[in-house]
Amino acid sequence: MSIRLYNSLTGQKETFAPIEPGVVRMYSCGPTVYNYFHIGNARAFVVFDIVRRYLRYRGYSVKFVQNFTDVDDKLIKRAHEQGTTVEDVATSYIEAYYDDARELGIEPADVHPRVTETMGDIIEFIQALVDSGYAYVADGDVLFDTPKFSSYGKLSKQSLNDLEVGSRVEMTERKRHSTDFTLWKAVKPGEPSWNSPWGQGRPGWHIECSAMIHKHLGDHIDIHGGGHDLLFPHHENEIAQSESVLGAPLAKYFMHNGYININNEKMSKSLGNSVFVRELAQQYDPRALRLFLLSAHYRSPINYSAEVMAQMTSALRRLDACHESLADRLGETYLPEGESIDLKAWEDRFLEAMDDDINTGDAMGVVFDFVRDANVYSHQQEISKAGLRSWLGKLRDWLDLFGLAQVEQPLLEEQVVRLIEERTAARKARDFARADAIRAELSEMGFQLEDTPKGVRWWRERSWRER
RNA sequence: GGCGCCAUAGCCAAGUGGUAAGGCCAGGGUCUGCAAAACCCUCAUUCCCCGGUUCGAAUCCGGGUGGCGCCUCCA
Repeated sequence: MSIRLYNSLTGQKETFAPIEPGVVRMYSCGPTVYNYFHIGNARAFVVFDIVRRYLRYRGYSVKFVQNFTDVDDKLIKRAHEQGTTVEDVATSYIEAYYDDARELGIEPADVHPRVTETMGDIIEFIQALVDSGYAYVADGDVLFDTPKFSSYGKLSKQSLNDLEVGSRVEMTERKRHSTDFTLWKAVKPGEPSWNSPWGQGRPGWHIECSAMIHKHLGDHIDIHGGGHDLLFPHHENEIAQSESVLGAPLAKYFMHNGYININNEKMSKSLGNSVFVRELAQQYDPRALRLFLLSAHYRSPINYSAEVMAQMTSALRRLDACHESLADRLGETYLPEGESIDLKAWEDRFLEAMDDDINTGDAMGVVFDFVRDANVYSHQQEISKAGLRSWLGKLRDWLDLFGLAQVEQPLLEEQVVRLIEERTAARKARDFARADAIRAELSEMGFQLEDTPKGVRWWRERSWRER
């Protein structure tokens, strides 16, 4: 069995074969750190986090790089608004990125380069483009000369002419061609700038990715990812920059995740309907968002709504409950050691789903089928420790892969512990009115209780991390 | 104008030629002090519409209809 991935470059699913056997080099476009990230950003991060985890799960050694764009117009604007520096804005939102990403189970990349740390490489890259005649200098700006790159448009499958006709970009006097794009921007008053052979200025948006990939991953990488909206012009321009000067194809596979809508509307600043991961974690377990993002295929557009989040919260609880039941029974003292159970057929089904272009929706179907059988097993009388370990181990493997494993719960507040104890005592005394009143009170506080033969079990719907 | 995507139950969603996975919700049952959880049963003769190909189509082809994305900063 081998992994098949949909390649935006060819518009087809292709058998995945990395350039160097066993090793995968991948890059995905990270956030511009001028704000907290919203659930649309989260989708891209989660999708490529899963791609990376799955490749590792399948035995590849993966080097993954994701950038932080820490200088650009939006950051400059933000810094002015807040009366602070671009650097401070960037630093604080990078910190926020790591916090929110951790909540969502997104692992840090192997390298998270910042534009400001890559300036020398960016300037060298631009210089190479100028030297080889693919870029031209105009009044302190440096622009990429798109017609010079003969395969321009190969990713978006647009001809230069089509792009020209449909272009809504105003032709500026500096541009020779409307599709030409900026590699280096001459400084304007009040903006951060760096010294370069073309004067003070800062890099254009696209060049950072080309330079970072070249610096951290080499001339030809395996997978390049990002949101579908980055396909054009961003990735198209990266291809032009990198391939014109380096020769080698930038990436063997381009992967693009679909968009996310909010209540069937596009999420946008003008509609004011952006949902930030930070806010959402107040209301739901962040893993419910992750589950939502994995419930559909990564290329499909998905719609966020309170209803769907409620569904995901229930589904997540089902996964957790299964895990808890298995773990609880494993803790029983008098179970026989027994023999392990062969679950290869389950693993095969799971791999088959995931191998098919990371079909997480299909794979979740397998997981829930598995959960049903695991529940049946864990509720039987005649079970063994080894058997429980088999089911539990497999479930853990999958939940870890999906980044949905339950995070360790911090100790309960004293007040909650007391209430739970009080309720247990009331139940023992058969004062059920009192017991039910306490249960309702705890429910108000966000704690759901379940009475099991082995005592009370509780869980929370919301994230309990202090913010 | 160019390039591209989507349409499966109340909601979400997998399924690209062999007779509709899974989750949520809902109803019935077992269990429970009651709940919850768990399990069992029920819940699309049908996949936007119309043609066509085929022994056979949700799946392929043609034509509609409806929705969406990119071509401008954007995940």
